[in-house]
Amino acid sequence: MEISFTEENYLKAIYALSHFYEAGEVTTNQISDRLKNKAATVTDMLKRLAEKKLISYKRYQGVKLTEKGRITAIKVIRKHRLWEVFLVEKLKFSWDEVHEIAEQMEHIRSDELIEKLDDFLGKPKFDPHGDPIPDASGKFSTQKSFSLSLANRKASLIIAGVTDHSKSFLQYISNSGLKLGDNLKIEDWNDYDQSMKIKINNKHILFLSNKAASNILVENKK
Amino acid sequence: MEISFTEENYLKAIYALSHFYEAGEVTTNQISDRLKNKAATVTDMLKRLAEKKLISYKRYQGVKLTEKGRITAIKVIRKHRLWEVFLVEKLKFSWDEVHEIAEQMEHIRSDELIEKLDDFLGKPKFDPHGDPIPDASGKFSTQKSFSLSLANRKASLIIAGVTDHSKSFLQYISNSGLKLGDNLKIEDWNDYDQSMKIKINNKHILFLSNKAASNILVENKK
DNA sequence: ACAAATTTTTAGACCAGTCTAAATTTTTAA
DNA sequence: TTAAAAATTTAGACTGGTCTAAAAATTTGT
Ligand SMILES: [Mn+2]
Ligand SMILES: [Mn+2]
Ligand SMILES: [Mn+2]
Ligand SMILES: [Mn+2]
Repeated sequence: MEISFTEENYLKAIYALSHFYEAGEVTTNQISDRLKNKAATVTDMLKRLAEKKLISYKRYQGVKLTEKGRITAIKVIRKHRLWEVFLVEKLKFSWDEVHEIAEQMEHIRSDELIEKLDDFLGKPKFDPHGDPIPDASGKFSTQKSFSLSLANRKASLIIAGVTDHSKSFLQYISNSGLKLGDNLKIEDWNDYDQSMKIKINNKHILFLSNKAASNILVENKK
Repeated sequence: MEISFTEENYLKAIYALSHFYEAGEVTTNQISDRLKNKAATVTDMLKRLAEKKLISYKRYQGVKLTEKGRITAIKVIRKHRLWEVFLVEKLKFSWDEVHEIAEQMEHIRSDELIEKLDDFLGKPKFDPHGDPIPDASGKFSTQKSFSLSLANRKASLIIAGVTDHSKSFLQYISNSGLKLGDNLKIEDWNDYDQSMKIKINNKHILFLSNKAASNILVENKK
């Protein structure tokens, strides 16, 4: 039973939404917002996905991925993130340019391709944005990262990823001289607006708003 | 104006057919045979392509690519062949496994991607089957190769490509120990069935039917 | 030259994926 | 507890791409 590009995109959206809002069930409007389709269109597609046993769906009650749907979604995510690594590591794209291209490449169908790509890239565990890449069996390496905005004052940290993938945020981060793996020390903290002053790699000083900090993932320096 | 995957496949088919049959005009049935669609389906599509000024089309008279159509077709071919090089050179696929995957990858839309890929691969001039790769401006490097079946007796040649891309032919060639760039000397020639005995790299001896030889491209050793 | 064969187009249908407008169900909150 | 608001589904329509069956145009062979 063939799964179309469009269906793959719905499964990926449902997967992401079901993790974003901790609750298990994802609503029609959430999907409609995310994919920028009308709610009526989403309802149609949900019926088709349920027909194919990729989701469980009861009228007006929201949806959940079945095991089959989950596996399919994770495979698409694996492909997306591996292609992003390829684009950045091998083709020298910057991290703000790769998402749109990976949106296309994630739909290429060939199990052999994706395993050979994984080998070629050295079986990376994280993509250029710090997102974990599921292995061939669908397992994610557990991230022990958390938001910089929740870190202890004066903490010494390592930049592990970002949660906002927009071009403007990614460019702002690069232009500020920040990249994954950098050391980061919180030097000062403003109680009024939760902005902070950080020191990067013991060299540069940078001021971050709470909004920016909330989209930076860090882990404790071990 | 967006050109769909399907439209790209039609343009590529028309391009190939117009070169295969020297005549300029390509017929509905030729396209229908090649793409394994019904003639009625092809007629529909021809109207759409004509609407978009990608082909010129007069009822019952066959079709020709416009300049715009030609450029589009060549770009798809460029992408197809570059991805084939990637799959063989970087991911270590064998030359009989890459065509189907490249059929999918050729439709990825990103000019920057294709130019970065070209750089990454070292701007190759030929794909794994010896087919020339058009450059970014659409120019093919001229091949001075010809069919082994038309070579002079006792000639000393270099294997430059193949014209049959089927898995079975490609595997037969590899299994026989032949690959692009190998030296080849015609040792013996059978007038009855045009079969030949060749020596490869001054080492192995191989018998080739006329059918096999006709699908091997060679160039003169310089 | 013209009837038969072949090629091509037209007509009408279907599916996937989308939309708008209207109907229905669920949720909210007075 | 019930009316209003919000969310969701249904109904009906459209496009791109495909098909089969039938009609029309072209080509072929005697
Ligand atoms: Mn996608
Ligand atoms: Mn990513
Ligand atoms: Mn194609
Ligand atoms: Mn090729």
